[in-house]
Amino acid sequence: MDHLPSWLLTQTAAQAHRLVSEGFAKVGARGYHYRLLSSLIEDGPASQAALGRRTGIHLSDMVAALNELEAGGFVSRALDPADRRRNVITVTTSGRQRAAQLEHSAQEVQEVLLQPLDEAERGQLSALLSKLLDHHRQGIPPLPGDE
Amino acid sequence: MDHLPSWLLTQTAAQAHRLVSEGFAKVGARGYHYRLLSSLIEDGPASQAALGRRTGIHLSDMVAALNELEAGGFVSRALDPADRRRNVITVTTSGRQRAAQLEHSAQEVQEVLLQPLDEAERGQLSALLSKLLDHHRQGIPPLPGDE
DNA sequence: CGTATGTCAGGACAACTGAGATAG
DNA sequence: CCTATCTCAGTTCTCCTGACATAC
Repeated sequence: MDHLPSWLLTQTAAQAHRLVSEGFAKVGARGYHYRLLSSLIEDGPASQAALGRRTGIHLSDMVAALNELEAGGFVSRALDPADRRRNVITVTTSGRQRAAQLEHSAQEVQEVLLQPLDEAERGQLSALLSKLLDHHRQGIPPLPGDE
Repeated sequence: MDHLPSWLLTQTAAQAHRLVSEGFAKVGARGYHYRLLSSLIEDGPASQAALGRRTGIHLSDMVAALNELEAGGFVSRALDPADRRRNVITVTTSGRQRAAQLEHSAQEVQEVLLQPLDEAERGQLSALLSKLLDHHRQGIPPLPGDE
């Protein structure tokens, strides 16, 4: 059982998830918040559907996550005048501070997580995981009108 | 965000988990069943508490998982005459067949999961993950009377 | 018309917490 | 008495399905 790569992956990820969640929980946040704020800062405002495609978060989970971020004053929802189905989500100044806080928390965790690996090994790990991830999330090409 | 190792880990693990779960779901099983049957076959009969330490499954989840396995006739529960608090869990013949079935399903998935990696890379990945896992699950040394 | 968007209700899985009853 | 074992109820997080109203 210890030999199955899928087992090693999910178990190590469980440890990582626990560490990250604990860090976020200290400041009342969770993973979705970090993902959404990061995406909004890196790639700009977007509709909820577009955000879902960028972050891999389902639309049905998006609503609650954005409600939480909006309640904290970290993002704002505004009706898109060009397409009245859409909510345009924008980060607030407070949201950028929040993102920096979560980024810091996440970075601290990386060090704890990767402690037994040296620099070369860390690079190897990231490269291998990226290769797997790129391969498996194909089939969801970005749609026109999103980015 | 794509640069955080914890992110790469949890996302890749989510893909792996999805693939494995789909395979198991086809035959009406889930991950806990595979873990428990494998542990019982590799390391022999054990109490529920000892099984929990071996597999990392919480005692509170153990009950339901073993109920499911027992309902399928894959394991048997027997009171330990030497310590009447304990249930000794044993694999049945049918349980060994079940384990073989799940093992086969899991092996198929590994190939799909690791497809983009060559043999050397697969070895690297397993080695790196094992190193991380060993490091992070220290602090739970096996107790006497378990083995 | 069909499709995209946002919302809501809910399930599955794994990991976890806490409380209680019983036996060592 | 204290601890270990088993059971049960319930929570969190992420991922996912289905349904619905609305707007394009």
